[in-house]
Amino acid sequence: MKSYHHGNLKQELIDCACKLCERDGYTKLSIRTLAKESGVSQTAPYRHFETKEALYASVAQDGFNKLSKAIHVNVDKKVTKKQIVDMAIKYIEFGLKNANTYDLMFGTAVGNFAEYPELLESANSSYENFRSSFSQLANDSDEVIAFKCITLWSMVHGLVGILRKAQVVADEPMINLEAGPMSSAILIAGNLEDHLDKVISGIVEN
Amino acid sequence: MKSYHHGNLKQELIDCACKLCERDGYTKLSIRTLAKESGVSQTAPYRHFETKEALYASVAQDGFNKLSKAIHVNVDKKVTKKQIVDMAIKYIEFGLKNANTYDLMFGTAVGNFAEYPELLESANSSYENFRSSFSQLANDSDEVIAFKCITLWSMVHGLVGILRKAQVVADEPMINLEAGPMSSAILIAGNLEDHLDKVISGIVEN
DNA sequence: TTCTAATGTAAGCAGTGTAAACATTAATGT
DNA sequence: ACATTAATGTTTACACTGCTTACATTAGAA
Repeated sequence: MKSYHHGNLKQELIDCACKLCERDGYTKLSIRTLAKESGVSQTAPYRHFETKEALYASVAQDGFNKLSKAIHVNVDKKVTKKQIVDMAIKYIEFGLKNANTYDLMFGTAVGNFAEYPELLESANSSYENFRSSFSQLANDSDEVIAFKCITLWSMVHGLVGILRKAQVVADEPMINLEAGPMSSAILIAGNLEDHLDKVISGIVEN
Repeated sequence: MKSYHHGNLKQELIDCACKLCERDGYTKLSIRTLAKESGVSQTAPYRHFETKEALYASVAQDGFNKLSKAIHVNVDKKVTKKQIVDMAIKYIEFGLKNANTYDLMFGTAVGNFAEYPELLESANSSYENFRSSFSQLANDSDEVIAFKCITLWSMVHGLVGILRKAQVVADEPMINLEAGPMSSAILIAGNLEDHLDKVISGIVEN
């Protein structure tokens, strides 16, 4: 016996949307199927999300929260360079393992984060995690640290994009990748560690 | 007096699609409006593009060709580091000035480049331009060069993504940006040059 | 000149985002 | 305890989409 009111529809919609977006890509997601999945009429979701973009924003926000967790590092003691390298690797793994969600977070699906304050906060918080850890390594002004940090973050962010395409773009992949995204992430990580170490050293020391 | 056959429909569709994609983003593009724009029935485009994705592939290909031109460098003499830095800056400017097209090229709109051989070739050719110029700077094995090159390309690719979001993500933008994407590109370029120089040095010399 | 392949059209299907009007219920103020 | 209101659900409908199928026209090869 189910009641007229669902009780927890919003969260269920988000959870379901997260799964479907990651499985099929956000372009394949339709509000109607989402509603059907939750056993609710096709316009019910509009009581919780004004537009489809707003739903995307929630999924993206969830993605940033998961990213924050994935790259989290204990800050009891002073952060070591190895920890930063680990962070970078974790970041890249996250991007490759959750490719579709990652797209939602950094693509154009959500045009303007400022329209979704909660998303904005989660996104900034992810970056802030990265920045505050990184800042313990370098001995610079906040400005310089911000710039170095962006350089580093850009690199790992870019690596995610390039490595993903690399599996697809080239006949002979540019890096020796295995078939699936997960296995390749592991394979890459093995090679990446040295390189990230070098590049991070370069960024920190300059 | 217009004839039954258009004569040059395919190219006109591509040109028009390029404009509309860049202006409104590829998600806003519909085959029907595209057909209307070319004064042709709504199903005519399907004689030239099996699916919408195939049309996207053509737009993306055009994007890669334009990118190749944008970052092109004269190779009469040995390439200098400054030229590589310039390349990186040109790349970033391209990504910021043509944000929507860039999305089409590196996002998920075209799932598998291998299904569109011409796109694949243009994409690989863009990368190859980058790689062959870069390779003249370092004195390494092909393998090492490939890896360094990916590191550098990833960084500029990542910078494009991050800088674009930076305009949108932060209340206080992470970098001091002006309003429009073009002006910010110029502003960033001024600051970026030094940093790219350092980072590129770091990559080359390690 | 005839035949065929390329290229166009018309009509229609199944699916989409979302708006508007209405139904039910939970929460709230007296 | 009860009336009122706000939140949350449903029904119906509109304009639009990608794409299929069946048919029309025409350019170019045999």
